[in-house]
Amino acid sequence: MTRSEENYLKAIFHLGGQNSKLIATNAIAEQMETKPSSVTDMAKKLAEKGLLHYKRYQGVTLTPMGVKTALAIIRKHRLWEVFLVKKLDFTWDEVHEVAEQLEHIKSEKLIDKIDALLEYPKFDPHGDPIPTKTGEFQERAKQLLSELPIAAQGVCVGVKDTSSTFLKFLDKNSIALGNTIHILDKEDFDNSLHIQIEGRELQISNQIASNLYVKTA
Amino acid sequence: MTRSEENYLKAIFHLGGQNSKLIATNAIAEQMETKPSSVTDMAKKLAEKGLLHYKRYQGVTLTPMGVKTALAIIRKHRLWEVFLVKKLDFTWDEVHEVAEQLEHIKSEKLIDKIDALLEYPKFDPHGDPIPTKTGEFQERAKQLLSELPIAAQGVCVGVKDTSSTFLKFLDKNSIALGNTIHILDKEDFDNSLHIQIEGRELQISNQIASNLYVKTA
DNA sequence: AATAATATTTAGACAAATCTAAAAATATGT
DNA sequence: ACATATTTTTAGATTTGTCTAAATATTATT
Repeated sequence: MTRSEENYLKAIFHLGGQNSKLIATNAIAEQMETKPSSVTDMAKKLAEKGLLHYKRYQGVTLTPMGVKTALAIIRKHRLWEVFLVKKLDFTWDEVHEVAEQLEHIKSEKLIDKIDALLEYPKFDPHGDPIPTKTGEFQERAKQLLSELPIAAQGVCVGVKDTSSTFLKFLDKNSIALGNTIHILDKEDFDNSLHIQIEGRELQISNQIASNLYVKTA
Repeated sequence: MTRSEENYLKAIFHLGGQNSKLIATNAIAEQMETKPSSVTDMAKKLAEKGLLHYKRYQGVTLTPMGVKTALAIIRKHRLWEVFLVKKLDFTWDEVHEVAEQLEHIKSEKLIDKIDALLEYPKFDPHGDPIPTKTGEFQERAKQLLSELPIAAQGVCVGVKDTSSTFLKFLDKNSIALGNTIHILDKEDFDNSLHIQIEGRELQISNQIASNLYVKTA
């Protein structure tokens, strides 16, 4: 498996190619910031290798083997993200770029040891699930903070908007994954929220609240 | 810098290209397990980039910039080796292959954090020095265990033979880097040694002793 | 110093991954 | 349903890093 092949499989998986849904050439090209013609070339190659089904002019779906391979890469990516945050004090918004490189390191022993060192985490710093070695994972039931009623509480598990701007805002306000958030009050006028987080009290806009995922107990 | 370019610079450095000694095309080809014609191509490219001096039919030496770049890669390689051994319980003979991949990860912050996590080690698990960020490093004064007189003692700092067979022998006999070795007796007949190491006593052949580097106090 | 042996370079080819521009298929709008 | 717009594919070119085989330079031998 080349690095490029791995990146294509990952992108197709993220576009939903695991459930026999046909993924369009253009969608893949956009996701990967490349040209549709390049996608066509790679689709033929990956079909040849039995990693996906390719129908001319129709699109692409992953085979079971393609799904398995994609999950292995996603597993590595997310484990490295946890490592960077937990062991090397990277902030939330810095990990992605480095993990994009580290996910391609080929060593089963290495990733297993990293997994053990981190004590087998189930979720990455963005709240996304980490597949097991055998490819199992469970999506966390999550809802937007803005959807919770007054007096409810939830654990911060992820973001909808993953832009660097937003992640930096969260860092600046010390809102981190795993934090418990209590909703103290809601403002009818602009739907802004009065919350309690890690002992502190904070006022946040509806725009913030509708980009933060929480898991309710 | 592509991965291939980095590998060429590293190989040339290891062949002595840092001290304006001309390194032959064939030597590089052998070190890298590639063909001389490929080396010629790459030499032209790296000369173009100002990383080495290339004289047709003569050979190649690194420029100051080439040396700096090579040292940065060697620094990364050796820090990753320490990480694998100290933090992930890799054995001595397993680290090289993985470090060959990890050394190409591009993130200054990552390698600085790894350096800090390991508490700024000066030597890698093979006893080779780790260059600082600014490219400084000091070769350790070392001698072969077989050269020490009776009653002398030294700290195990490296190996001459780096074959997997030899490294596995050391693991099996729990002879590890950093261990202090006392020479209790020498056998005139075959120059085998009676040593004390980490509390245990051991009989080792001259062939073993002449492939183990120690640093005397 | 001429010849043989070795080392190095050149020229041309190839595979991987990409691109552009043109052609072909599919989808859309009225 | 027909013309138009969009999507996708094809064909051919490009870049990077490699190779083989032939040509050229250097080194060693007698």
